[in-house]
Amino acid sequence: MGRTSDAREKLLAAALNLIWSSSYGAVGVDQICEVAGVKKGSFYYFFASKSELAVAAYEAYWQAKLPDMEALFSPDIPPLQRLESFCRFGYEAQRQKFEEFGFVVGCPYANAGSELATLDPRIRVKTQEIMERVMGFIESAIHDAVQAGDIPPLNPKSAARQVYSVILGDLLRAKVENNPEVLADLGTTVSHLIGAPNTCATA
Amino acid sequence: MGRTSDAREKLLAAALNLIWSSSYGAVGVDQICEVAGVKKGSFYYFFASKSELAVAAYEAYWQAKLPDMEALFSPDIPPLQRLESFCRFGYEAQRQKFEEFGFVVGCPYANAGSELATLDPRIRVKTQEIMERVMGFIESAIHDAVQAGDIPPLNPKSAARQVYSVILGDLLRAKVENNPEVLADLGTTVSHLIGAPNTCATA
DNA sequence: GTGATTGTTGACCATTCTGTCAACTAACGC
DNA sequence: GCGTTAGTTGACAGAATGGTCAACAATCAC
Repeated sequence: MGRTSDAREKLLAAALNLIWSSSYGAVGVDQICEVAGVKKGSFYYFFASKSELAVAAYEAYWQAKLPDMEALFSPDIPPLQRLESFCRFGYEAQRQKFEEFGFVVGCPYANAGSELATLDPRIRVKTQEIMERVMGFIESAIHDAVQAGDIPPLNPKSAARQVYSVILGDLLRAKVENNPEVLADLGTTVSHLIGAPNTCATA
Repeated sequence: MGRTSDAREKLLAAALNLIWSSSYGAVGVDQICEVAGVKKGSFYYFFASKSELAVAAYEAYWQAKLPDMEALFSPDIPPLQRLESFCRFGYEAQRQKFEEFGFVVGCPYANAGSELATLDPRIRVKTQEIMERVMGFIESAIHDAVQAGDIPPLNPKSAARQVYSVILGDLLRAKVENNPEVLADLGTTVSHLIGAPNTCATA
């Protein structure tokens, strides 16, 4: 077998956190290595390039957060409550990051997509993949809500896209205003959007 | 008086276009100068830093597009039609850029905000300013629509924020999927969101 | 122990980055 | 013409960039 190491995992974690609170372009390989406590030579032993590290880091982060997502969107929870909880979860997460850094950092995948979609095909495709997974969860909740008669019948896929767009947009506005409170009633907005009870188009 | 020059304007235009289709971090001062046909010495005669140039470039671009915005949101046009036209305008713009570059480039302000909100306070505030102006236009249309009885009564400011979020989110999704068609029925989504006739929460 | 495998190290390279500066030049008022 | 103001130029600096490599060290199977 040979020598073992957790350098790879440390690099993935360091890269995700640094890039998330800053940007891909502004974070250097040296900086990632320093935070990870790994020498640059080792970096290029595990990853062929900074870009490849980023792709792996996003995938690893998704895998790490997957249990949370599955808990939030568990079929045991009423569908509309799943969406509400997901929104609240995002809100809380941004508030926490805001406390930590003094900045609303937004969504790591959205940040990457926005910065790199035209520059790095692999990163673009990876963020696309992950966003589709998120929309899949949203879609399942909407589907179940329709099935349960909680909301009027609508196309779950198309509705999920709209819901996700509102979430992404609100996250971006919160980041640009550097104010997590922008996200405070995201859940209500989402409920309106899909026509949840006595909230149809009344802001 | 002394010598005159259009170097400043050329730099503003070159910077905006380069950064828009790429990213702030990935575009160098040398590159901007080359496209503008201006030597670097002149760059730093007009601008103290790359960051300052970016701020000026976004403001200049907004000012240049302001007539379009005023035409789109003219009080002479029925309020709901203003929103519809604005969405269509954005869709067409992205399609055009897609033809030109092979990429959905998204919104220049949103790109800047997403990449730089945590890194460059001045750029963050400038994008915030401009986004507020956009929301002002949207708000006026919604206000007039309510006044005209076209849509149910709602808070125009809060509704405008939601509408803008959907637009930003859709633009980001289009960029990440590199598919301008994501924006094809943005107008319909927006109409739904504000409760326009016979479209309440039916996707 | 031996050998193969896996991972570590730090010096090194070429390039690119933002930003600087002193010398130069064009246009204007007078 | 003369002085002043406004703008241009190209060479330069210092740091940071992503990436390379050959020598070294730890671990395992046998």
